[in-house]
Amino acid sequence: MSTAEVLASVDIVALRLNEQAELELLLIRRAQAPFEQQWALPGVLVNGRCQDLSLEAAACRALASKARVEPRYLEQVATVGNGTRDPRGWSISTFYLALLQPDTVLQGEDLCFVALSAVLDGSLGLPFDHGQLVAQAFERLGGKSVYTSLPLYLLAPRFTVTEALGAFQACLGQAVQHTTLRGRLERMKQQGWIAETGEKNYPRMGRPQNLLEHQARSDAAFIFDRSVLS
Amino acid sequence: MSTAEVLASVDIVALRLNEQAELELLLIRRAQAPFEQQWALPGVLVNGRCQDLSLEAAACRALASKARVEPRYLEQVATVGNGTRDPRGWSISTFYLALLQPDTVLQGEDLCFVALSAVLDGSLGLPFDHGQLVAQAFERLGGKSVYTSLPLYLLAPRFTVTEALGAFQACLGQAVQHTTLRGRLERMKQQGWIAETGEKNYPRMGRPQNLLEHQARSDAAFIFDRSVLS
DNA sequence: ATAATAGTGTCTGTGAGACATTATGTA
DNA sequence: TACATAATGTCTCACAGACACTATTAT
Repeated sequence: MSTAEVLASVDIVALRLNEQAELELLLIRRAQAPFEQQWALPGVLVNGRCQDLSLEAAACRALASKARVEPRYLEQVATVGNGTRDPRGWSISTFYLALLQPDTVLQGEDLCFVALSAVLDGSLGLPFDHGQLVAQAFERLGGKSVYTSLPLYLLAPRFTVTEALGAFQACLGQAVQHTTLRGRLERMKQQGWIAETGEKNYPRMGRPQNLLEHQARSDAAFIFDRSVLS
Repeated sequence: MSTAEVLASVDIVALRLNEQAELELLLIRRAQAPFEQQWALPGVLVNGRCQDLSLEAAACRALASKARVEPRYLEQVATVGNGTRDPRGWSISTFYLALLQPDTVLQGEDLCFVALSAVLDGSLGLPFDHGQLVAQAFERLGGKSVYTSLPLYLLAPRFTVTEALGAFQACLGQAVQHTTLRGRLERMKQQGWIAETGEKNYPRMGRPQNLLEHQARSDAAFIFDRSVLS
Protein backbone atom coordinates (compact mmCIF):
# COMPACT_ATOMS: atom_id res chain seq x y z
CA MET A 1 0.00 0.00 0.00
CA SER A 2 1.39 3.36 -0.94
CA THR A 3 1.63 6.02 1.70
CA ALA A 4 -0.96 8.03 -0.17
CA GLU A 5 -3.66 5.53 0.55
CA VAL A 6 -5.91 5.33 3.54
CA LEU A 7 -7.26 2.16 5.00
CA ALA A 8 -10.92 2.85 5.70
CA SER A 9 -13.12 0.46 7.63
CA VAL A 10 -16.48 0.26 9.32
CA ASP A 11 -16.63 -1.56 12.65
CA ILE A 12 -19.63 -2.62 14.66
CA VAL A 13 -20.16 -2.52 18.41
CA ALA A 14 -23.14 -4.86 18.70
CA LEU A 15 -24.70 -5.33 22.12
CA ARG A 16 -27.38 -7.54 23.57
CA LEU A 17 -28.82 -8.23 27.01
CA ASN A 18 -28.39 -11.65 28.51
CA GLU A 19 -30.79 -13.40 30.87
CA GLN A 20 -29.27 -11.61 33.85
CA ALA A 21 -29.89 -8.22 32.24
CA GLU A 22 -26.18 -7.72 31.63
CA LEU A 23 -24.80 -6.33 28.40
CA GLU A 24 -22.81 -8.58 26.12
CA LEU A 25 -20.61 -7.65 23.17
CA LEU A 26 -20.53 -9.50 19.88
CA LEU A 27 -17.03 -10.50 18.70
CA ILE A 28 -15.75 -12.32 15.65
CA ARG A 29 -12.60 -14.39 15.28
CA ARG A 30 -10.47 -12.67 12.66
CA ALA A 31 -9.82 -14.82 9.61
CA GLN A 32 -6.99 -12.70 8.25
CA ALA A 33 -3.90 -10.87 9.41
CA PRO A 34 -3.27 -8.68 11.23
CA PHE A 35 -4.35 -10.21 14.53
CA GLU A 36 -5.41 -13.41 12.76
CA GLN A 37 -7.46 -15.76 14.93
CA GLN A 38 -7.97 -13.12 17.61
CA TRP A 39 -11.43 -12.02 18.77
CA ALA A 40 -12.26 -8.53 17.54
CA LEU A 41 -15.12 -6.30 16.45
CA PRO A 42 -16.84 -7.34 13.23
CA GLY A 43 -16.15 -4.93 10.41
CA VAL A 44 -15.49 -4.49 6.73
CA LEU A 45 -13.15 -2.46 4.62
CA VAL A 46 -14.67 0.25 2.49
CA ASN A 47 -13.18 1.32 -0.80
CA GLY A 48 -14.06 1.85 -4.42
CA ARG A 49 -14.10 -1.90 -5.09
CA CYS A 50 -17.05 -2.47 -2.82
CA GLN A 51 -20.39 -1.45 -4.22
CA ASP A 52 -21.67 -0.12 -0.92
CA LEU A 53 -24.01 2.76 -1.59
CA SER A 54 -23.01 4.49 1.62
CA LEU A 55 -21.21 4.05 4.93
CA GLU A 56 -24.46 2.96 6.52
CA ALA A 57 -24.83 0.34 3.81
CA ALA A 58 -21.33 -0.86 4.60
CA ALA A 59 -22.31 -1.16 8.25
CA CYS A 60 -25.32 -3.25 7.28
CA ARG A 61 -23.07 -5.38 5.12
CA ALA A 62 -20.76 -5.97 8.08
CA LEU A 63 -23.71 -6.98 10.21
CA ALA A 64 -25.22 -9.26 7.61
CA SER A 65 -22.14 -10.90 6.13
CA LYS A 66 -19.78 -10.97 9.11
CA ALA A 67 -21.87 -10.91 12.27
CA ARG A 68 -24.86 -12.56 10.57
CA VAL A 69 -27.36 -10.83 12.81
CA GLU A 70 -30.07 -8.25 12.21
CA PRO A 71 -30.01 -5.30 14.59
CA ARG A 72 -33.04 -3.56 16.03
CA TYR A 73 -31.15 -0.28 16.11
CA LEU A 74 -28.11 1.08 14.34
CA GLU A 75 -26.41 4.40 14.89
CA GLN A 76 -23.11 5.86 13.80
CA VAL A 77 -21.04 6.77 16.84
CA ALA A 78 -17.88 8.40 15.54
CA THR A 79 -14.79 8.01 13.40
CA VAL A 80 -11.25 7.55 14.64
CA GLY A 81 -8.19 7.89 12.49
CA ASN A 82 -4.45 7.93 13.09
CA GLY A 83 -1.23 6.36 11.97
CA THR A 84 -0.82 3.94 14.84
CA ARG A 85 -4.11 2.11 15.31
CA ASP A 86 -3.42 -0.35 12.50
CA PRO A 87 0.03 -1.87 11.88
CA ARG A 88 -0.58 -1.57 8.16
CA GLY A 89 -0.46 2.23 8.26
CA TRP A 90 -2.67 5.30 8.53
CA SER A 91 -6.21 4.06 8.89
CA ILE A 92 -9.62 5.32 9.84
CA SER A 93 -12.57 3.48 11.27
CA THR A 94 -16.15 4.68 11.38
CA PHE A 95 -17.86 2.67 14.05
CA TYR A 96 -21.51 1.99 14.75
CA LEU A 97 -23.54 1.04 17.78
CA ALA A 98 -25.93 -1.83 17.08
CA LEU A 99 -28.56 -3.05 19.53
CA LEU A 100 -29.66 -6.67 19.21
CA GLN A 101 -32.63 -8.57 20.55
CA PRO A 102 -32.00 -10.61 23.70
CA ASP A 103 -32.78 -13.90 21.98
CA THR A 104 -30.22 -13.31 19.23
CA VAL A 105 -28.50 -16.57 18.28
CA LEU A 106 -25.11 -16.70 16.64
CA GLN A 107 -24.52 -18.72 13.53
CA GLY A 108 -20.98 -20.01 13.43
CA GLU A 109 -18.03 -20.96 15.58
CA ASP A 110 -16.24 -17.73 14.71
CA LEU A 111 -18.81 -15.63 16.58
CA CYS A 112 -19.34 -15.20 20.31
CA PHE A 113 -20.71 -12.92 22.97
CA VAL A 114 -18.53 -11.71 25.85
CA ALA A 115 -19.36 -9.66 28.92
CA LEU A 116 -19.18 -5.98 28.03
CA SER A 117 -17.86 -5.24 31.51
CA ALA A 118 -14.81 -7.41 30.87
CA VAL A 119 -13.91 -5.30 27.85
CA LEU A 120 -14.60 -2.02 29.62
CA ASP A 121 -12.47 -2.82 32.65
CA GLY A 122 -9.64 -4.10 30.49
CA SER A 123 -9.66 -7.66 31.75
CA LEU A 124 -10.44 -8.69 28.17
CA GLY A 125 -8.21 -6.89 25.69
CA LEU A 126 -9.09 -6.43 22.04
CA PRO A 127 -6.80 -5.90 19.05
CA PHE A 128 -6.35 -2.54 17.34
CA ASP A 129 -8.04 0.18 19.40
CA HIS A 130 -11.27 -1.79 19.52
CA GLY A 131 -11.40 -1.50 23.28
CA GLN A 132 -11.61 2.27 22.96
CA LEU A 133 -14.28 2.03 20.29
CA VAL A 134 -16.35 -0.16 22.58
CA ALA A 135 -15.94 2.29 25.44
CA GLN A 136 -16.97 5.21 23.27
CA ALA A 137 -20.02 3.36 21.91
CA PHE A 138 -21.12 2.42 25.42
CA GLU A 139 -20.66 6.01 26.51
CA ARG A 140 -23.00 7.08 23.72
CA LEU A 141 -25.53 4.47 24.79
CA GLY A 142 -25.37 5.56 28.41
CA GLY A 143 -25.55 9.23 27.55
CA LYS A 144 -28.62 8.80 25.38
CA SER A 145 -30.29 6.45 27.85
CA VAL A 146 -30.50 9.35 30.27
CA TYR A 147 -33.05 11.19 28.20
CA THR A 148 -34.32 8.79 25.53
CA SER A 149 -35.99 5.41 25.24
CA LEU A 150 -32.98 3.86 23.51
CA PRO A 151 -32.64 0.86 25.92
CA LEU A 152 -36.01 -0.44 24.72
CA TYR A 153 -34.26 -1.50 21.51
CA LEU A 154 -32.39 -4.07 23.58
CA LEU A 155 -35.69 -5.85 24.25
CA ALA A 156 -38.05 -7.92 22.19
CA PRO A 157 -40.93 -5.88 20.72
CA ARG A 158 -43.18 -7.26 23.46
CA PHE A 159 -41.71 -6.62 26.87
CA THR A 160 -42.50 -6.12 30.53
CA VAL A 161 -41.73 -3.20 32.80
CA THR A 162 -39.25 -5.35 34.70
CA GLU A 163 -37.35 -6.13 31.52
CA ALA A 164 -37.32 -2.47 30.57
CA LEU A 165 -36.01 -1.62 34.01
CA GLY A 166 -33.17 -4.09 33.55
CA ALA A 167 -32.32 -2.62 30.15
CA PHE A 168 -32.20 0.95 31.45
CA GLN A 169 -30.11 -0.01 34.45
CA ALA A 170 -27.66 -1.93 32.30
CA CYS A 171 -27.25 1.04 29.96
CA LEU A 172 -27.03 3.62 32.73
CA GLY A 173 -24.95 1.57 35.13
CA GLN A 174 -27.10 2.61 38.04
CA ALA A 175 -30.41 1.84 39.68
CA VAL A 176 -33.56 3.50 38.35
CA GLN A 177 -36.80 3.92 40.30
CA HIS A 178 -39.42 1.76 38.69
CA THR A 179 -42.00 4.51 39.23
CA THR A 180 -39.88 6.86 37.17
CA LEU A 181 -39.71 4.36 34.34
CA ARG A 182 -43.45 3.68 34.55
CA GLY A 183 -44.09 7.40 34.20
CA ARG A 184 -41.92 7.57 31.13
CA LEU A 185 -43.51 4.52 29.56
CA GLU A 186 -46.92 6.04 30.28
CA ARG A 187 -45.95 9.17 28.37
CA MET A 188 -44.71 7.08 25.45
CA LYS A 189 -48.01 5.21 25.52
CA GLN A 190 -49.95 8.44 25.19
CA GLN A 191 -47.93 9.39 22.14
CA GLY A 192 -48.35 6.05 20.44
CA TRP A 193 -44.85 4.65 20.93
CA ILE A 194 -46.03 1.92 23.25
CA ALA A 195 -49.27 -0.03 23.43
CA GLU A 196 -50.75 -2.23 26.09
CA THR A 197 -51.28 -5.70 24.64
CA GLY A 198 -53.76 -6.71 27.30
CA GLU A 199 -51.89 -9.98 27.71
CA LYS A 200 -49.89 -10.95 30.74
CA ASN A 201 -46.65 -12.72 31.47
CA TYR A 202 -46.73 -15.26 34.29
CA PRO A 203 -43.40 -15.54 36.10
CA ARG A 204 -42.61 -18.36 38.51
CA MET A 205 -43.62 -16.25 41.49
CA GLY A 206 -45.53 -13.10 42.16
CA ARG A 207 -48.12 -11.04 40.41
CA PRO A 208 -48.24 -11.41 36.62
CA GLN A 209 -46.76 -8.64 34.50
CA ASN A 210 -48.48 -6.58 31.86
CA LEU A 211 -47.06 -7.17 28.39
CA LEU A 212 -46.31 -3.96 26.54
CA GLU A 213 -45.58 -3.56 22.88
CA HIS A 214 -42.88 -1.24 21.59
CA GLN A 215 -43.63 -0.02 18.10
CA ALA A 216 -40.28 1.34 17.04
CA ARG A 217 -40.35 4.19 14.55
CA SER A 218 -37.63 4.47 11.97
CA ASP A 219 -34.73 3.65 14.27
CA ALA A 220 -35.34 6.74 16.36
CA ALA A 221 -35.82 6.83 20.11
CA PHE A 222 -38.40 8.72 22.12
CA ILE A 223 -36.94 11.86 23.67
CA PHE A 224 -37.97 12.78 27.20
CA ASP A 225 -37.76 16.38 28.29
CA ARG A 226 -36.00 15.59 31.54
CA SER A 227 -32.99 13.54 32.49
CA VAL A 228 -32.89 10.62 34.83
CA LEU A 229 -31.09 12.25 37.71
CA SER A 230 -28.16 10.84 39.59
CA MET B 1 -6.71 6.77 -8.66
CA SER B 2 -7.32 3.07 -8.51
CA THR B 3 -10.74 1.84 -7.55
CA ALA B 4 -9.29 0.31 -4.44
CA GLU B 5 -8.52 3.67 -2.98
CA VAL B 6 -10.72 5.86 -0.85
CA LEU B 7 -10.63 9.61 -0.86
CA ALA B 8 -10.77 10.63 2.78
CA SER B 9 -11.21 14.20 3.90
CA VAL B 10 -12.02 16.27 6.93
CA ASP B 11 -14.37 19.22 6.46
CA ILE B 12 -15.20 22.01 8.85
CA VAL B 13 -18.55 23.66 9.53
CA ALA B 14 -17.35 26.80 11.30
CA LEU B 15 -20.00 29.16 12.69
CA ARG B 16 -19.97 32.56 14.29
CA LEU B 17 -22.57 35.05 15.49
CA ASN B 18 -22.77 38.39 13.74
CA GLU B 19 -23.80 41.70 15.33
CA GLN B 20 -27.48 40.89 14.79
CA ALA B 21 -27.11 37.60 16.66
CA GLU B 22 -27.49 35.61 13.44
CA LEU B 23 -25.34 32.62 12.62
CA GLU B 24 -22.83 32.87 9.80
CA LEU B 25 -20.92 30.09 8.04
CA LEU B 26 -17.27 30.25 7.09
CA LEU B 27 -16.53 29.36 3.46
CA ILE B 28 -13.36 29.18 1.41
CA ARG B 29 -12.92 29.64 -2.32
CA ARG B 30 -11.58 26.38 -3.67
CA ALA B 31 -8.14 26.68 -5.24
CA GLN B 32 -8.24 23.35 -7.04
CA ALA B 33 -10.58 21.18 -9.07
CA PRO B 34 -13.15 19.87 -8.69
CA PHE B 35 -15.39 22.91 -8.22
CA GLU B 36 -12.40 25.23 -8.59
CA GLN B 37 -13.11 28.84 -7.59
CA GLN B 38 -16.40 27.91 -5.94
CA TRP B 39 -17.17 28.67 -2.30
CA ALA B 40 -17.16 25.54 -0.17
CA LEU B 41 -16.39 24.25 3.31
CA PRO B 42 -12.75 24.40 4.34
CA GLY B 43 -11.21 20.97 4.55
CA VAL B 44 -8.14 18.84 4.01
CA LEU B 45 -7.44 15.44 2.61
CA VAL B 46 -6.13 12.83 5.02
CA ASN B 47 -3.84 10.05 3.97
CA GLY B 48 -0.55 8.45 4.80
CA ARG B 49 1.41 11.32 3.27
CA CYS B 50 0.13 13.79 5.85
CA GLN B 51 1.73 13.54 9.23
CA ASP B 52 -1.50 14.25 11.12
CA LEU B 53 -1.47 12.40 14.39
CA SER B 54 -5.22 11.91 14.32
CA LEU B 55 -8.41 12.98 12.63
CA GLU B 56 -8.85 15.71 15.20
CA ALA B 57 -5.36 16.93 14.38
CA ALA B 58 -6.35 17.00 10.72
CA ALA B 59 -9.38 19.10 11.64
CA CYS B 60 -7.13 21.53 13.51
CA ARG B 61 -4.84 21.63 10.50
CA ALA B 62 -7.79 22.49 8.28
CA LEU B 63 -8.78 25.29 10.64
CA ALA B 64 -5.27 26.66 11.00
CA SER B 65 -3.95 26.33 7.46
CA LYS B 66 -7.10 26.78 5.39
CA ALA B 67 -9.57 28.78 7.43
CA ARG B 68 -6.84 30.50 9.45
CA VAL B 69 -9.01 30.87 12.52
CA GLU B 70 -8.86 29.42 16.00
CA PRO B 71 -12.09 27.90 17.25
CA ARG B 72 -13.44 28.09 20.78
CA TYR B 73 -15.09 24.72 20.40
CA LEU B 74 -14.57 21.77 18.09
CA GLU B 75 -16.63 18.60 17.89
CA GLN B 76 -16.81 15.77 15.42
CA VAL B 77 -20.31 15.53 14.01
CA ALA B 78 -20.34 12.49 11.76
CA THR B 79 -18.86 10.84 8.71
CA VAL B 80 -20.52 10.48 5.34
CA GLY B 81 -19.30 8.20 2.62
CA ASN B 82 -20.61 7.09 -0.75
CA GLY B 83 -19.67 6.82 -4.38
CA THR B 84 -21.49 9.87 -5.63
CA ARG B 85 -20.61 12.78 -3.35
CA ASP B 86 -17.29 13.45 -5.11
CA PRO B 87 -16.88 13.23 -8.89
CA ARG B 88 -13.47 11.64 -8.38
CA GLY B 89 -14.97 8.47 -6.93
CA TRP B 90 -15.88 6.79 -3.66
CA SER B 91 -15.06 9.25 -0.90
CA ILE B 92 -15.69 9.78 2.75
CA SER B 93 -15.75 12.97 4.75
CA THR B 94 -15.55 13.29 8.51
CA PHE B 95 -16.93 16.69 9.35
CA TYR B 96 -16.59 18.84 12.44
CA LEU B 97 -18.60 21.62 14.03
CA ALA B 98 -16.44 24.57 15.03
CA LEU B 99 -17.70 27.54 17.04
CA LEU B 100 -15.86 30.83 16.56
CA GLN B 101 -15.78 34.03 18.56
CA PRO B 102 -18.05 36.80 17.31
CA ASP B 103 -15.13 39.13 16.60
CA THR B 104 -13.36 36.62 14.38
CA VAL B 105 -11.67 38.36 11.46
CA LEU B 106 -10.81 36.58 8.25
CA GLN B 107 -7.35 36.80 6.74
CA GLY B 108 -7.50 36.58 2.98
CA GLU B 109 -9.71 37.21 -0.01
CA ASP B 110 -10.45 33.51 -0.36
CA LEU B 111 -12.40 33.41 2.91
CA CYS B 112 -15.83 34.79 3.72
CA PHE B 113 -18.82 34.45 5.99
CA VAL B 114 -22.30 33.87 4.61
CA ALA B 115 -25.67 33.71 6.32
CA LEU B 116 -26.23 30.18 7.61
CA SER B 117 -29.93 30.55 6.84
CA ALA B 118 -29.16 31.02 3.14
CA VAL B 119 -27.37 27.68 3.06
CA LEU B 120 -30.03 25.89 5.08
CA ASP B 121 -32.93 27.06 2.92
CA GLY B 122 -31.06 26.24 -0.26
CA SER B 123 -30.90 29.76 -1.63
CA LEU B 124 -27.11 29.43 -1.48
CA GLY B 125 -25.96 26.11 -2.89
CA LEU B 126 -22.63 24.52 -2.03
CA PRO B 127 -20.56 22.01 -4.03
CA PHE B 128 -20.32 18.32 -3.14
CA ASP B 129 -22.86 17.48 -0.41
CA HIS B 130 -21.60 20.33 1.74
CA GLY B 131 -25.11 21.71 2.13
CA GLN B 132 -26.14 18.48 3.84
CA LEU B 133 -23.09 18.52 6.08
CA VAL B 134 -23.96 22.05 7.18
CA ALA B 135 -27.55 21.02 7.89
CA GLN B 136 -26.42 18.05 9.94
CA ALA B 137 -23.91 20.11 11.92
CA PHE B 138 -26.53 22.74 12.68
CA GLU B 139 -28.94 20.02 13.74
CA ARG B 140 -26.32 18.79 16.20
CA LEU B 141 -25.84 22.32 17.51
CA GLY B 142 -29.56 22.85 17.93
CA GLY B 143 -30.08 19.48 19.56
CA LYS B 144 -27.35 20.02 22.09
CA SER B 145 -28.40 23.61 22.77
CA VAL B 146 -31.63 22.25 24.22
CA TYR B 147 -29.88 20.72 27.20
CA THR B 148 -26.33 22.09 27.31
CA SER B 149 -24.50 25.41 27.46
CA LEU B 150 -22.97 24.93 24.02
CA PRO B 151 -24.12 28.31 22.60
CA LEU B 152 -21.89 30.10 25.09
CA TYR B 153 -18.93 29.04 22.94
CA LEU B 154 -20.24 31.41 20.27
CA LEU B 155 -19.55 34.32 22.61
CA ALA B 156 -16.43 36.03 23.85
CA PRO B 157 -15.26 34.71 27.24
CA ARG B 158 -16.79 37.82 28.85
CA PHE B 159 -20.42 38.18 27.90
CA THR B 160 -23.78 39.56 28.96
CA VAL B 161 -27.06 37.78 29.52
CA THR B 162 -28.50 39.51 26.47
CA GLU B 163 -25.71 38.18 24.29
CA ALA B 164 -26.21 34.69 25.71
CA LEU B 165 -29.91 34.94 24.98
CA GLY B 166 -29.14 35.83 21.38
CA ALA B 167 -26.78 32.88 21.06
CA PHE B 168 -29.29 30.39 22.44
CA GLN B 169 -32.08 31.70 20.26
CA ALA B 170 -29.91 31.56 17.15
CA CYS B 171 -28.96 27.94 17.90
CA LEU B 172 -32.46 26.84 18.84
CA GLY B 173 -34.31 28.81 16.21
CA GLN B 174 -36.91 29.91 18.72
CA ALA B 175 -37.45 32.41 21.50
CA VAL B 176 -36.21 31.60 24.98
CA GLN B 177 -37.49 33.18 28.19
CA HIS B 178 -34.74 35.26 29.67
CA THR B 179 -35.70 34.09 33.16
CA THR B 180 -35.10 30.51 32.08
CA LEU B 181 -31.65 31.38 30.79
CA ARG B 182 -30.87 33.36 33.95
CA GLY B 183 -31.75 30.34 36.04
CA ARG B 184 -29.45 28.14 33.98
CA LEU B 185 -26.60 30.61 34.14
CA GLU B 186 -27.12 30.84 37.90
CA ARG B 187 -26.73 27.08 38.20
CA MET B 188 -23.57 27.19 36.12
CA LYS B 189 -22.28 29.93 38.37
CA GLN B 190 -22.79 27.77 41.44
CA GLN B 191 -20.77 24.99 39.86
CA GLY B 192 -17.91 27.23 38.83
CA TRP B 193 -18.56 27.36 35.09
CA ILE B 194 -19.41 31.04 35.15
CA ALA B 195 -18.20 33.88 37.33
CA GLU B 196 -19.50 37.37 37.91
CA THR B 197 -16.80 39.84 36.92
CA GLY B 198 -18.34 42.69 38.88
CA GLU B 199 -17.87 44.94 35.87
CA LYS B 200 -20.65 46.32 33.76
CA ASN B 201 -21.30 46.95 30.12
CA TYR B 202 -22.92 50.30 29.26
CA PRO B 203 -25.11 50.12 26.19
CA ARG B 204 -26.43 53.21 24.41
CA MET B 205 -29.66 53.06 26.35
CA GLY B 206 -31.09 51.38 29.38
CA ARG B 207 -29.72 49.82 32.50
CA PRO B 208 -26.14 48.60 32.31
CA GLN B 209 -25.54 44.88 32.00
CA ASN B 210 -23.55 42.65 34.30
CA LEU B 211 -20.51 41.17 32.63
CA LEU B 212 -20.17 37.44 33.17
CA GLU B 213 -17.14 35.31 32.53
CA HIS B 214 -17.37 31.89 30.93
CA GLN B 215 -14.49 29.69 32.00
CA ALA B 216 -14.70 26.91 29.44
CA ARG B 217 -13.46 23.52 30.56
CA SER B 218 -11.77 21.25 28.08
CA ASP B 219 -14.13 21.93 25.20
CA ALA B 220 -17.05 20.38 27.07
CA ALA B 221 -20.38 22.03 27.70
CA PHE B 222 -22.40 22.16 30.89
CA ILE B 223 -25.25 19.67 30.86
CA PHE B 224 -28.59 20.72 32.32
CA ASP B 225 -30.95 18.08 33.63
CA ARG B 226 -33.96 19.45 31.80
CA SER B 227 -34.69 20.51 28.26
CA VAL B 228 -35.77 23.90 27.09
CA LEU B 229 -39.34 23.08 26.21
CA SER B 230 -41.11 24.03 23.02
C1' DA C 1 -39.79 63.06 33.47
C1' DT C 2 -39.67 59.52 29.97
C1' DA C 3 -37.94 55.85 27.34
C1' DA C 4 -35.29 51.76 27.14
C1' DT C 5 -33.30 47.94 28.78
C1' DA C 6 -31.64 44.86 32.83
C1' DG C 7 -32.69 42.28 36.65
C1' DT C 8 -35.86 40.13 40.33
C1' DG C 9 -40.07 38.05 42.27
C1' DT C 10 -44.21 35.23 42.08
C1' DC C 11 -47.19 31.75 40.65
C1' DT C 12 -48.21 27.49 38.05
C1' DG C 13 -47.35 23.08 35.96
C1' DT C 14 -44.70 19.02 35.08
C1' DG C 15 -42.18 15.17 36.11
C1' DA C 16 -38.38 12.80 38.91
C1' DG C 17 -37.31 10.74 43.63
C1' DA C 18 -38.60 8.31 47.45
C1' DC C 19 -41.51 5.41 49.78
C1' DA C 20 -45.89 3.47 51.32
C1' DT C 21 -49.84 0.79 49.96
C1' DT C 22 -52.59 -2.26 47.33
C1' DA C 23 -53.14 -6.07 43.92
C1' DT C 24 -52.45 -10.69 42.11
C1' DG C 25 -50.20 -14.50 41.34
C1' DT C 26 -47.53 -19.28 43.38
C1' DA C 27 -46.25 -22.68 46.97
C1' DT D 1 -52.01 -19.29 54.92
C1' DA D 2 -47.36 -16.94 53.72
C1' DC D 3 -44.51 -15.10 50.25
C1' DA D 4 -43.03 -12.80 46.10
C1' DT D 5 -43.48 -9.60 42.78
C1' DA D 6 -46.30 -6.05 40.13
C1' DA D 7 -48.83 -1.97 40.03
C1' DT D 8 -50.64 2.27 42.05
C1' DG D 9 -50.88 6.32 45.09
C1' DT D 10 -48.89 10.21 47.72
C1' DC D 11 -45.83 13.67 48.92
C1' DT D 12 -41.76 16.62 48.08
C1' DC D 13 -38.58 19.10 45.28
C1' DA D 14 -36.41 21.29 41.29
C1' DC D 15 -36.93 23.88 37.44
C1' DA D 16 -39.19 25.67 33.06
C1' DG D 17 -42.84 29.02 31.54
C1' DA D 18 -45.20 33.08 31.88
C1' DC D 19 -45.64 37.58 33.40
C1' DA D 20 -45.54 41.35 36.68
C1' DC D 21 -42.66 44.40 38.94
C1' DT D 22 -38.47 46.95 40.24
C1' DA D 23 -33.81 48.98 39.06
C1' DT D 24 -30.55 51.81 36.50
C1' DT D 25 -28.94 54.13 32.86
C1' DA D 26 -29.38 57.94 28.77
C1' DT D 27 -31.88 61.75 26.68
